[in-house]
Amino acid sequence: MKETKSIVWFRQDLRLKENPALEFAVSLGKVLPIYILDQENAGDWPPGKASRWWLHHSLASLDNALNGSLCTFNGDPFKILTELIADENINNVFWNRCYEPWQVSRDKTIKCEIKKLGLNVKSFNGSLLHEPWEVSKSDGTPYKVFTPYYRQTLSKGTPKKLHSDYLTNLNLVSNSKLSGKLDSLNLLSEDKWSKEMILNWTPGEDGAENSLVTFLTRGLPQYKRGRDYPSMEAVSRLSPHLHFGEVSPNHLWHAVTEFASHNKLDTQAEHYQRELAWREFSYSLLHYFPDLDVKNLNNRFDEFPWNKNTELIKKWCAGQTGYPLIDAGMRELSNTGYMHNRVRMITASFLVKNLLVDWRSGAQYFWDALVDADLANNSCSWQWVAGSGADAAPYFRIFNPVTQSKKFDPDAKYIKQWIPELTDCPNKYIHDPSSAPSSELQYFGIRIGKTYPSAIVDLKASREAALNAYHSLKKIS
DNA sequence: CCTGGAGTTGTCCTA
DNA sequence: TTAGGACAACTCCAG
Repeated sequence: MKETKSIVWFRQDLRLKENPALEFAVSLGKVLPIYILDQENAGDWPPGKASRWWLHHSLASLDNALNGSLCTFNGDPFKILTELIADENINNVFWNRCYEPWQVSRDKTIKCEIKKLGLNVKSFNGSLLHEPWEVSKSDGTPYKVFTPYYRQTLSKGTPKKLHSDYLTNLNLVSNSKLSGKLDSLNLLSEDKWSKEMILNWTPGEDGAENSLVTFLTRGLPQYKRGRDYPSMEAVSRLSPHLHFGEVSPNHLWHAVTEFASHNKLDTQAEHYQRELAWREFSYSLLHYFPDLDVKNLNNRFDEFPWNKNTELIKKWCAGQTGYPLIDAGMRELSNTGYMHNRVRMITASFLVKNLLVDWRSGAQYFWDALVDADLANNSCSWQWVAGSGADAAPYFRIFNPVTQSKKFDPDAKYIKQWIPELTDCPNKYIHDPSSAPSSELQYFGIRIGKTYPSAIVDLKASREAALNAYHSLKKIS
């Protein structure tokens, strides 16, 4: 019998373990592992700067795990796949599903066309606990409120466990003509930022597992309360690993459950699993509302009088708003490609509600700057903050960056980590230096407007303006 | 179809 | 000093 040769098309499943597409391919015979950088079909959402950095290193790690036999390409997947199929005598093509609308329609076409060539083509679920179309209300319409959505998924039983035992039988096609071309994707820029990024992160399957172990031992025991404090090591920092599929949500779900059961941490674990479920909820919403990335879920917001002042946006991006917690968050983001969850909410709320800037501008910047930039999560979360999204924050819920700062960064540890010019500022003034007496600050070498920016908006006045703007919205539909 | 209870993460004012 | 209610009204969802 002739040996079967399968292409495994890696996309957002950059791991060998618990990979359903790879598992199936291995069960049939030899595997040709490939990655295609597709910027032609990506429309408005090609990978941003931070994502490209992560992708490069994650691919390098995957290639290493495959003993250098990962074949990388840059271009249109259909063209590349059909050429490969012809040149390499391929019998099967397998992949794990992606869920961004442009990916869905691209993959649908490719699947159909390759089947026409007589090949066996199959896609698998390697990235979600539940397929988005498998969770809906009894009448078939999508959930728009998280808690009932979550209850429904829980009632479906624990997420299934994925397997890794097939890896002992992994039999790779080696093709030195096609492999070793990672650098030609040009994902990396040779700058100071790139070099410093590697100090913060270890992209790849092993790095993901290490992050998980760190989280279980140090973060999970204090997760419920600690996750609100940006200077604590309580959050998982697994989001980029999850986005690129270096670990599956199933693995995280079970690892957390198991660890919790041995350590009496069930409540903590439940709270983390709720966050995994929010990710699922976002994917579900993007599935049912594919233009969620650009269109308000609540169309009443279509008439919102957004502020078009680009100077304000620039200052927000640069971490120069004069509100230390906001600036610390934005600088953490630009330096590390990451921002603590609570600070994301506060910086986003500030942009949308104090500066009255369209949430889409914020989403665009986050997309470029975040290593975990994820279309479903990013779009849903920004709409949630803006008030236009599903189960959204009520419009009168406007974060006060100074109050939040005092509450969640009381000793200003996080602020001082990212804003060196305030290192010597006394705690009493550091949460809102613009309102401190300048003579006092001068004593500590701080001159507002010179060494640190003065506040770009008045909180009280901008809050009032936001409330008025929201009040002006009429009900449409 | 009707109905009642609920809805991730706040802030501010008042007594 | 602190706790509780107002903020505004909606839509969602399960029974």
